[in-house]
Amino acid sequence: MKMNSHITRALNNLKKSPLKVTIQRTRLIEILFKNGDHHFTAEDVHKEVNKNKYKISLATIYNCLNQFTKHEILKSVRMSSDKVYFDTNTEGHHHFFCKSTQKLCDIKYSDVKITSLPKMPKGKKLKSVEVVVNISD
Amino acid sequence: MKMNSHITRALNNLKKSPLKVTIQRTRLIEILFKNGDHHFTAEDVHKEVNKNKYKISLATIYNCLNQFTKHEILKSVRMSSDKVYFDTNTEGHHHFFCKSTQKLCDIKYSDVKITSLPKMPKGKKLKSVEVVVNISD
DNA sequence: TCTTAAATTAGAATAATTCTAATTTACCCT
DNA sequence: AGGGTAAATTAGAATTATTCTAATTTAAGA
Repeated sequence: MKMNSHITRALNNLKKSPLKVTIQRTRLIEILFKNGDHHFTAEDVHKEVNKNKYKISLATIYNCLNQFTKHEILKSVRMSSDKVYFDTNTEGHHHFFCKSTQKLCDIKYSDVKITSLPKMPKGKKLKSVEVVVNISD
Repeated sequence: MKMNSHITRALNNLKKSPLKVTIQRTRLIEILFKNGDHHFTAEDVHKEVNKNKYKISLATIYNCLNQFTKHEILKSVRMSSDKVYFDTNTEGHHHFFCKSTQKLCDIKYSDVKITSLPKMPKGKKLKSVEVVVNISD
């Protein structure tokens, strides 16, 4: 397994965290960080890991990814997923989302001003911009 | 069932759409648009509907909400849900999300400038602001 | 080395949603 | 108005992503 700075940094973060350094965690970090920044689901990781001869169970992958996220070795984004909220307001608008109450609340487009956006990846067209302002009690 | 302008407008949208006007769809619109309670999940609607004596099956509620969304009688937001993408980039950042490929791509914080936000609902603290730029081929 | 809390695991459980296939219904066409 | 047909409804099964359970194993400090 070829080392690189992303891997060593992540392994270091693991050592500094209160998490135990197990072979599963070490191998996961080696795989996840071996080629720069990228995004993946737990299922993606499970497929990738189990191409190799040392298998890691799906439950462990979930546990590790969640622990890594809690200890800031990874970040997680929830998106395009399965829990859907419907909204009788069909105007374009943004949302407050309260983590404590799990409730949504509308923000009018005109209440948010975005004055710069990056250029689109080539060949892609802009569809919409969604702003979620996460709040809590 | 008391009428109001939201209900009549939504019923009108239903009539103008290619969707058939069934009693289930009519009743759903009457319930969804009768008050300012704007966000709900399919399960919320199912509970609300089946307090009454005319039941509507959960499958129909899902079908109708999805059809309504497709025909712009409702809007839907996917959020705080169950499909999680992990990211080896632990810096704060925003995302491109490509609807065609279902792939994520990072946007640096510094590439997005937000110059105004609404004031927080009272008693709530700002946690974070997430911008998703939806794109497609 | 011993101890023990933490980690791993297979498989069951859960939750949100979609699919299936049988039945019923809306509404266009005479 | 009646008939045909594509669309809609339904119960229940299937699917998907994830978490839980409970038994076993392991890391790492005393």
